[in-house]
Amino acid sequence: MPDRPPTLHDVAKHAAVSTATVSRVVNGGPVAEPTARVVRDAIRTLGYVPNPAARGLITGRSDVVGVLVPDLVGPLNAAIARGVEDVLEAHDKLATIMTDHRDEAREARRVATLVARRVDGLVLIGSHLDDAHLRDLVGDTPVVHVGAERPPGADGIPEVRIDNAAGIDAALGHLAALGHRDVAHLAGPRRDGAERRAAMHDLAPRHGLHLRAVVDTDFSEESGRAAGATLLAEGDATAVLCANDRVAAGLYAAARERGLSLPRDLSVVGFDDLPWSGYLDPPLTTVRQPGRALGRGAAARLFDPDAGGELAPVTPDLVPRGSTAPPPH
Amino acid sequence: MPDRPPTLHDVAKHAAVSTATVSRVVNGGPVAEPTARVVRDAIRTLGYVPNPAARGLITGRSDVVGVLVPDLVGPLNAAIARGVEDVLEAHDKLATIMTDHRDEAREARRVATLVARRVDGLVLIGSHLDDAHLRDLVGDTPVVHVGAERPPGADGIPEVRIDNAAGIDAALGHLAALGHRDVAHLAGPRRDGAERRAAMHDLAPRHGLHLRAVVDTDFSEESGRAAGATLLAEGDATAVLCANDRVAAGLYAAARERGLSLPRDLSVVGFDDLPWSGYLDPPLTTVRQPGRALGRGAAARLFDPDAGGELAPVTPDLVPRGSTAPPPH
DNA sequence: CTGTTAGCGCATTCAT
DNA sequence: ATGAATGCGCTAACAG
Repeated sequence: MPDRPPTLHDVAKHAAVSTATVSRVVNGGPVAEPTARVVRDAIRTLGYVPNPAARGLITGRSDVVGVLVPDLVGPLNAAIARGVEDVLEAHDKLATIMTDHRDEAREARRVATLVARRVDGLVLIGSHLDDAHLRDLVGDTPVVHVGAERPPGADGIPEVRIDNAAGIDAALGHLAALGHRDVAHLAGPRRDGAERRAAMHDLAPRHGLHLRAVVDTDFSEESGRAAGATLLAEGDATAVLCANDRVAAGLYAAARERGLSLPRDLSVVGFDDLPWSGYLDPPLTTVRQPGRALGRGAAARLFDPDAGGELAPVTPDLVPRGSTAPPPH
Repeated sequence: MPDRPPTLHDVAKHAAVSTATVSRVVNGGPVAEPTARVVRDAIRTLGYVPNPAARGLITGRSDVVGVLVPDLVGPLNAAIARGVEDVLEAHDKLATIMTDHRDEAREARRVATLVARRVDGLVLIGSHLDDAHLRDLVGDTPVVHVGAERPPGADGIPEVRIDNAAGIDAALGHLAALGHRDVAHLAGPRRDGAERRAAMHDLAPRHGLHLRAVVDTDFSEESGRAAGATLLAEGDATAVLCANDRVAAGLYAAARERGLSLPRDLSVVGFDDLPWSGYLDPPLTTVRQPGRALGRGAAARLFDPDAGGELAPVTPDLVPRGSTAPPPH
């Protein structure tokens, strides 16, 4: 067993050709078919497999791309990571995943580690790093952001996001079709929260809907409960569009405390479609974040040498469930 | 920008020493302190960072360990992966994560890919591969199983599992303390299911509990609902211990359909503690799977050259919440 | 189409 | 304690 794995050289000897020829059949260079056959046989019988370190040393590539994820427990991030892996697999590359970079310093350190490893590309999920710093760290390694938390980079680092306005639009259309006229919004923080809120203001009128109230949350369930209580005290909306599903769950609690029956007394729409959203009582109508598609899009940009800048946002879709119904009366 | 990254040689020149000396300060060889200082300065000013490919070519290591996960969306697997990463980070190694090996063939292919990359170790989560095949694939690369689905390997591949019996024991103790006497079990498939079921039979008597019924599920919510309906039709247990939380959610539905009020009419205990288990109505009392600890334990074995064979199982703990209460009357 | 020649960047003898 | 030399396994010119 301790016999060192076979090398290119071994194969060459076994096949009675030069190492260059073996290298060519391995990497698809110009080789006469009969020769190639012999070499392939030798490869098979010896069980030869290329040494990636040696190859990387000379090519400068590693066929590995680094993926930075805030955490894998959040199902959306996991889905994104999965989408990235889909594309990598198709390109015969491997994903090196690092998690839990809560602050900019940690994240910068991890990016540096990955770059030192000569990764072929970097996918940054929910990154805090601003573009200038990032550019500095990565040199000319291809990078792409997905769902970044950082300030909208004016710089040239490509970024994949979902089209929040399209999601809100779908939700509003659904509500309007049910006959609602008065809606409210439990808004969220940061870019996604801001975009969804702006879309509410812009798009509600186009669906013939009045936006009666907007209350802030921090995306947490508890803040959703509190904001929900505030909202329900005013009570002139028949439907509430929540910044995300966790907030919607909080609103459920607030509604319950108030003795409201969902969806009879109030329609609720979420955003994200978490794994448990369909298990709520009533099952939550929500806008689904296409995590895997996001990941796919991001990874694709790494290879695709086309444009930089903003990439086509991914469109989320509405998942109608039991928390929406025609308004009372 | 296109100036190739600095090499050992560059540093040596800059510090006016030999490459061997630089290598020694980088890797902690015997170097006089004054010399070391000069070299470290040169390293810093040049921004030198070792080329892992070159290093790996010589040492035969890659400082990367491969992690195979069925999927990252399942929170337990994500937690395990996280635990693995904890340990790797402490050892300055990177994790290469691959997901979605649904069948043995796919999985074997991925193991082969990773081994070809000369990973320093392999963590297999929920693997289907039997030990013999695996040994053959990995040669002498260290491997460890976590929560394997495969038949209990008689071979020498170490494995980390949770102590299912301990989890069941904790749940039974909780129920007994509440005053229950008659319990039922919604059982699950495979090793974990079997172990939990066996523990129910073995341990219930020791807590003075009668195991009145056991109905099978496939770990899914839907099967939990169906099995739950069957169970409730007999109706002589005041508490049900479920094979996992998804099944418990199904049981909630069945109980609701039957007009039962939880936990007044029936106590329910789950297993896993999924992220949403605390959000169910009522919040589910459950046995928490210590995913991160599992991952840590597994990764630790990779380095620790100690024993092979079975490893100390990780003990899960009970999370008491709102779905358990004293029995009716 | 195929073989020869050089290194890629580094760790490691073996000297000194 | 340090330096000079050697090769890890492979690909990329360049010849033939």
